[in-house]
Amino acid sequence: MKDKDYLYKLRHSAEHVLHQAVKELYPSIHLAMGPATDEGFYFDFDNSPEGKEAVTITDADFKNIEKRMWNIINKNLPITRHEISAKEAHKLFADNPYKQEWIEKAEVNKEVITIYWTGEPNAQGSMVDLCAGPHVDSTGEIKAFKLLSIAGAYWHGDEKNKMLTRIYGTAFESKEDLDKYLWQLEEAKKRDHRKLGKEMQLFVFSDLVGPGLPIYTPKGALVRRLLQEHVNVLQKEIGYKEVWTPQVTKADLFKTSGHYEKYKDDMFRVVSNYTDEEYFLKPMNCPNHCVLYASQSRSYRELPLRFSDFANLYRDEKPGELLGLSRLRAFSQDDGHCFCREDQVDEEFLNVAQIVKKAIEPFNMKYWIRLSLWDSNHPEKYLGDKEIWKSAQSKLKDILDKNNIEYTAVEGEAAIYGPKLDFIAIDALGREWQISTIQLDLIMPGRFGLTYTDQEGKEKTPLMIHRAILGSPERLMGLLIEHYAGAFPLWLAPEQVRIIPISERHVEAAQNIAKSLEDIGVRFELDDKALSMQKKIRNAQQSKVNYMLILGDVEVEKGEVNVRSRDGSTQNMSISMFLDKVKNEIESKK
RNA sequence: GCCGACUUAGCUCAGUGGUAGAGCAAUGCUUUUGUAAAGCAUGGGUCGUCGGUUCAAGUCCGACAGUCGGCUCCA
Repeated sequence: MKDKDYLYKLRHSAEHVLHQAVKELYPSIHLAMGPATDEGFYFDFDNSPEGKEAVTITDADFKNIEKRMWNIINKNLPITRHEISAKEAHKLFADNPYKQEWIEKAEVNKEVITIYWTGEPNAQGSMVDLCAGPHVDSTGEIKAFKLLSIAGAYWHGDEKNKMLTRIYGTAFESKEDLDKYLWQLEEAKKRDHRKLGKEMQLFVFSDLVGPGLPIYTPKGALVRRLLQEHVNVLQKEIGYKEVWTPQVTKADLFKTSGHYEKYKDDMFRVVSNYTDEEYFLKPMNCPNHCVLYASQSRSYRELPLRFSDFANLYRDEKPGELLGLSRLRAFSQDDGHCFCREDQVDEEFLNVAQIVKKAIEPFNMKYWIRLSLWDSNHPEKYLGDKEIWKSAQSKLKDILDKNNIEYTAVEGEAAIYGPKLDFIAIDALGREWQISTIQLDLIMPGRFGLTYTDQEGKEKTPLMIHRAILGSPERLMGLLIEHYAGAFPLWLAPEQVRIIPISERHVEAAQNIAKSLEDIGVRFELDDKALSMQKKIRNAQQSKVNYMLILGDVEVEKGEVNVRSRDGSTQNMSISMFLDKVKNEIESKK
């Protein structure tokens, strides 16, 4: 087993083989750049260089490109590193504007310019690229690779630049490793919440309603509500009181908060028949909560003042940014805001962090904490005074250090109004999702002129903490569908139990059991359709119901039920025993 | 929004210019069943929308909408 660096080199070399093959097949294109990544490699090229006819490459061409790549690999060409001067480099890549740009940058930074030859330098069938390396020694070391997808990508990732074509692929040391990776991709696809959500009848999208605007079925609405309640119970413990705020507000509100200037184009504008005044659907709750705070004069004794709000939010996301339940135009948050004195910030942060921990626990997901700081090279991107930012950031660090909370500080991830703590959850497939966030706001209370009277009778500006415990219930539902592959734990399952009478003469007993389940609030369905028992079991299994209660002559006679779990195991027990078992399991949220 | 692909029955999909198909689901009848699919029958589609080419369009061309893979963005 070779190390991770070797795999990286291998992928980097595979990427060189890819662009050699593409250049051989389509000589008119310009090669831009391409790195190895944690998953494989990609490579960007300009398929419509100025003055040349555009070529179209689609995934249907992958077979042909892969064939050409194998050709290059089978020749086992040596890959060699050479240092050259900037002048030589300019000459060597004279026709390629993208390479010229790299060379100029290297010149400015006084970097050594290196090139890699695949094959003997300057020989027929060889390829040269401007590249920092490193690479494996020869193309023959690439034993397994596959091209995966094709997409557009902006040069330097900037949407003002030209759109290039990007080919994604991956390479491994062996065919077995590659197959394993491809299998994992398939698994992830099977868990896709858009597919499962439809199959499990949790939500639907409609052309008539619009993109990013889901309709939740009774089952989906139930899961959404259960997640809200899960959070609500916990946040009440730390003093958050639920409020309700309007979905539409005047533009003035967002002008005051500062959102208008930055997010005007990402908000839904509402037209009124009776006034020319601008209105917007609200994209966040904080300005409303500031207004609520300002509705009375506040004493230092009242603080901290904590509001929570599950209100619907609307954001006019660009069509291409929408993604199942992960990115919506209509969604909600388990949002909350705390107005407090400076000496209360530590405790408030810690309280919320505690609740976040408790809220994530039942999902069996690991997570890490990101301290999101401003971009110290570009402090002008953020609102407010530099000194206040610096002291706020070190204050957050202090809180974490003092309480031995592990975190990773990341620059440039702060909100425009202040630094924050983000909780990044890791799902069953090892993928990371930002869910919770606790943010310190240095700006908004001042903009709304919020004050409180302190002990000496002086007016002071409170601090504001924005927080979301699990983020958005809708987004979380999508995440959890994938995390559990649709098989929800009992407390979250829309259908916890299905009762399956074997034949018609067992239906009456089934109805009695149904009544007992109803009495203790278990969510069940009774399948009294005239189908074979095997078929009913199959249907229930596919609906991922947690427990099936199968009733035949034996059970009815003994007053028992046959309990079939989702994993296929079965066990006979008395009805009251089953009720206890289910009650305990729901309460423990296991 | 940008680059590319896709859109046929409730779902999954076949159909390469000549009268729209399958499986599952649904409905009806028969069967009354022991741990993942009983049998037979029936209904269901202006082939995403609009326009064009053609004697003839699900099929070819264009526009628009939506979905998917990415890019950009995410208060």
